[in-house]
Amino acid sequence: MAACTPKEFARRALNSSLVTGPTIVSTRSIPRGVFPYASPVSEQPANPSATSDDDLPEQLRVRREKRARLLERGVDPYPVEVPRTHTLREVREAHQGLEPDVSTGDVVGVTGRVMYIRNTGKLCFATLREGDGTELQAMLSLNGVGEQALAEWKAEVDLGDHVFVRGEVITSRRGELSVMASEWRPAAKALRPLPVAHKELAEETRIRQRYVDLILREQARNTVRSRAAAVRSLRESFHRRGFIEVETPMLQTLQGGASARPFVTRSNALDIDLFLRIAPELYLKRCVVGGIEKVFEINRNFRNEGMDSSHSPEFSMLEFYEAYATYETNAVLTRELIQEAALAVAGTLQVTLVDGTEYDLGGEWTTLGMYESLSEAAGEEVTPETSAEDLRKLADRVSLEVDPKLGHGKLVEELWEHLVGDGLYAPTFVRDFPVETSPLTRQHRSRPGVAEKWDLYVRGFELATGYSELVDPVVERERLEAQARLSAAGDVEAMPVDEDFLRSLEYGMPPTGGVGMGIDRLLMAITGLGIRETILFPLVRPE
RNA sequence: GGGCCGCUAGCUCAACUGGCAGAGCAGCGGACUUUUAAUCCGCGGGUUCAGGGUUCGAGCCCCUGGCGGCCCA
Repeated sequence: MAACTPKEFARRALNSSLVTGPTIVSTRSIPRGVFPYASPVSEQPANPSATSDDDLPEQLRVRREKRARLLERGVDPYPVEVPRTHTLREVREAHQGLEPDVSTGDVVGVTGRVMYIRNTGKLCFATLREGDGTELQAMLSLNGVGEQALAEWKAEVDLGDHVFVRGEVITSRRGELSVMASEWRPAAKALRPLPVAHKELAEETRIRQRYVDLILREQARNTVRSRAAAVRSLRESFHRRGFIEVETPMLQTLQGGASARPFVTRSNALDIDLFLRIAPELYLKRCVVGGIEKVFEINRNFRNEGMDSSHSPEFSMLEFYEAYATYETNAVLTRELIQEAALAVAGTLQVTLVDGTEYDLGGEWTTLGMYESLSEAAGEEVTPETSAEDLRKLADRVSLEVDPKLGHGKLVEELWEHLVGDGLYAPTFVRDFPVETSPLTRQHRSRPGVAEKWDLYVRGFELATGYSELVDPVVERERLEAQARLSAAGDVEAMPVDEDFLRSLEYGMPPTGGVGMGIDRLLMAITGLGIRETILFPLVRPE
C-alpha cells in the first residue's frame, strides 16, 4: 500500500470527481485499490429482512430498518473509513469571528455525532459533536446535495448517528459556523436512540452505561480528563524529583501491607491460591532495600469488602517511599504533589468545586498534633498516659457513645474525630497517632506512646497517610507475628508473616518515609465530585 | 445487618381515596430554504421489576423475592 496518511487519502478523495457528486456516494462506485479507505459493503451482510427483530421496541426496530435500507442501496452504514479532512475543532479554530451569512470558499470533510437535528422542507440543520465536545453545525440544502440525498438524510439519519459531511465552511444567517454540505454519508449508524439530552440520566444508568453518560454529559467527559491530568501531574512531579516508577505484583502469594480482606484466586500452574493485592507496600519497601531509594507506584488495589457509594472493591492508590525521608519531609512532598496536581487539573490552587464553592489548596497547610488538638478541644489535658477510664469519662461528658471495651488508642481516635476531625475543612495534617492503633508504624523518636504517622484531611475526609517507616526487622517480625496470631484466631483482615519481606529488611532498609494516597480521593479533593463519579466504570452487580 | 424510599413508553417523569395508564423529549406520517432542545398538524408506542394474594376491579393495598438509592451500626 502506498505510504500515505489517512488525511492525505482524504484530501485525494476530495480532489477526485468520484466523490464530488451531490448525492450519497455509494461505496460500490469506488474502484477497489484506488481508494484504500473505501470498504466493500459489509463483507458478511446481515439479512436485511431478518424478522428476529419483531419483539424489539419500536425505536430500535425502526433504526435497524434504516440500517437495512442503507445496505440495500449499497451504502455502508459502517464504512471502514470516511474522507475526513478536518476535525470540528480545526474548522472552528480556522474560522473564528466570521460575520453572519458569509461563505469562506474552504471545503472540508468533517464527521461528528448528530446531537440535534432541525429539518425544514428544503434545508436541514444538524449539530455535530466530536469527542472533545466541540460542536459544529451541518447544513444540507436542496441546492447543495440534491433532492435524493436530502430525502435520504431526512429518512435515515437519527439523533446519535455518526455522519460524514463534506462541504463549504460558511456562516448561517444567524451567524452559526456551519458546513454547507455538498455530500453526506453515514459514518456509523446508531441503533439505539440517545436518551433525552436535557434531562439528567438516572444515576444508575449513568454508572452502568457510562458510554451514554460520556456522550451526554460534559461533566462526565471533563472528569475523565481531570483524572488523567491529575495522574499525569503526579508522575511528572515524581520524575522531576528523581523518583522511579515501578509496577509491583498484583497477584501475590500472601496478603500484606494493610489490614483488609483480599480477593482470592487460583494459579493453575503453581496449584496454589493467590491474592489480589490489598496494598503494594511490602514490595515497594523491598525496592528501597534494593537501592531504589526514591520509588513510587500508581496502580490498583483490591479489597473484598463492602461496596457502597464511597467504597469500591478496586481503587487506585499512589504509594511512594523515599530513603532518608521522614514523616515530616514527606508531608511537604505530599502537599507539593497535591498542589501541582490541582494546578494541572484546575489551573489554580483556589479550586472551584462542583457545588460552586471555592476551596483553597494553597499555602503551607495546618499541622495539628492529635493529642494537642484533642486536649484543646476537650478543655482538658489528654496525653498518651491518660487512662482509658478517664477517656471514657471525657466521652460521656461530650455525649459521645463509645464501646466500653475500647482501649486507650481507639478512644483517643474516636474522641478526636468527634471533637476535632468532624470540624476540619481546610487541608490539615494530623500527626502523632496513638502507637496502639498504628501497629506497623515506627514509634516516635522521642515521645513515648505515639507513632510517627500523619493523616491528611481535606474537607473532612482522609486523603493521604504518611509514616516514618518501621525498618527494624526484629520489631517488624514481632508485629507481623502478632498479626499472624490474629489471623490464626480468625481475623480475615490480619496478615500472615511474610518471611521474604522480613528477610529483605534483614539486609538493611535505610531510614525511610512512606506515603499512601487514594487517587479517587485526590480527584474528589480537587473537584468536589463523589467517588462514583471519579471512577470511570465502578463495579456494579450484573444486570 | 437494621430502617426508609424508589423501580411505569427508548429517556426523564406524572397518574387523587383502588375505577379506561398519561406528559415532555424521542419515533412514525405530513407542512416548512436559515434553524439553535426549530416550529406547526396528525398518529403510534406499555409484561407499570418478578411472582403470589385481597378485590367486581390493583401501577396503587398485602406477602415473598430482585435491583438501586439514602440513613443508621
